[in-house]
Amino acid sequence: MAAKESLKQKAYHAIKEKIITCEYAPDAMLNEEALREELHVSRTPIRDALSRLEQEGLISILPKKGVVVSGLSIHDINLIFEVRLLYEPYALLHYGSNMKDEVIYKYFDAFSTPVQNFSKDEYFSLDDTFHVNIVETIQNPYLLKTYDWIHNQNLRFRVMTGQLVDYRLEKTTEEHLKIVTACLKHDWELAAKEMEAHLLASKNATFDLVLRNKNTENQKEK
Amino acid sequence: MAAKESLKQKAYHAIKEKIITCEYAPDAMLNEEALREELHVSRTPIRDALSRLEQEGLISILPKKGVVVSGLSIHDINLIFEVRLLYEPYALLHYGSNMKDEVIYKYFDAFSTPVQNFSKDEYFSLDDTFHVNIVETIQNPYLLKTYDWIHNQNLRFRVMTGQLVDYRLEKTTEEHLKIVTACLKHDWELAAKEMEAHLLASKNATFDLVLRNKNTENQKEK
DNA sequence: CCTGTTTTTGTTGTATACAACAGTCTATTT
DNA sequence: AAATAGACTGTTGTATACAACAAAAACAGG
Repeated sequence: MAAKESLKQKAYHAIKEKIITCEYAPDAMLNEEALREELHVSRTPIRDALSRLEQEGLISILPKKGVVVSGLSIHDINLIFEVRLLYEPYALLHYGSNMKDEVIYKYFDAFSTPVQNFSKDEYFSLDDTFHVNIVETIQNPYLLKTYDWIHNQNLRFRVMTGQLVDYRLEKTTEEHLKIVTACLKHDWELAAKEMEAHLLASKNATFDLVLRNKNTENQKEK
Repeated sequence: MAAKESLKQKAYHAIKEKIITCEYAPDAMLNEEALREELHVSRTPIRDALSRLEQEGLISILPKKGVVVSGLSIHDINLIFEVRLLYEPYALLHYGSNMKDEVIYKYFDAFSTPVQNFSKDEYFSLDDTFHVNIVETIQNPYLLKTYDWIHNQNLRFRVMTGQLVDYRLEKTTEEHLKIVTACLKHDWELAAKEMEAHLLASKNATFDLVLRNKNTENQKEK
């Protein structure tokens, strides 16, 4: 499968992966030459990949200066959650009925299990696929593309902050369970409402985490 | 200003313009060589531009085969208006208060004038900037980027169909006036509701136009 | 020591040559 | 005449050389 990928696709996925995992940290400078050596391809596929990543907002290309990985600021949290708050309740309200009951049951079971039964990675990916599954019911490629971008940005925030702490796992599970329960009843208005509440709580928690993170960074500098 | 544009930006804007005006028609095949000669630049800026246009959904690049301008189907109308129906009422509801009263007055005056006083181009651009102004109050770059895409697609539909007919101009003006009146009262809920009604009507009209267009095409073939 | 200028270095922008591949057409064989 | 193999054509993918520019560094003059 990966063998049939063109070099520009390989370069795109490789660089994107490293940005999302923060191996290339926010505000870090990249340059084509270094990437070229790292990936063992010529500049052309690298440039294709960078141009695409710039479109997606993960990097900025500064002509004649270099490439910089997009920073993550408090303001970005607002932007990300504005999109999520707009899309995710909308998906439940209008397309919730497209979800298969078996899928809903799967999540009901998962969120009924004590969080201790999951490794941190498992729990993150469970959380992730839950929200993605809901949004993907929309099927509109324009909306899904936007969601994919902010999803990537959200992952970067997680790597930067949440990786460390197992903060709010119980609360998150409770809120997810409320959403799933509403879905089981096919009460999509309630599900959308619960989703909104969950996202608002999650947004505040992200704010807290980022601020706390900033503080510890400042302490390190002293 | 245009002098400082890089060649890849010039190529991007030039090709995009020609796609939107349907000089490069939907489903038409392009190729880098022809574009290269037409714009008098080398393949590199062309490729940059094409890659970006592909991201925006205006073209598809088929490896080793060619470049095809994205088609416009009935289904695309649904996709476009789904985004508009989600964003435009949202903008009024949450950010209407960001609009300056003088701007609202400007549109009030414009939509109070008989449509006969405008040329068709003037009226189209008035309609356009009205909706764009409303959506731009959102300020969220993720949402604005998505809107820009569907806006371009919408323009293509207009060129294909509406260019010919002055259909629904009075109705459109009436509906716009209702929206603007609600804005003047700072009743954003009402404004959002009127916008929703306007978009639904506009969507149906677009369907009609496209279907009518299809029929006349079929007649021509006979 | 400071300041203004020149040179150098590093970066992306652009042009172009070649490779790889898909599809078509032709010639050859049966 | 039909079928098949093979060359041919046209397309994008990839590599690389050179140009243009901006910023930093070195240097000379005061």
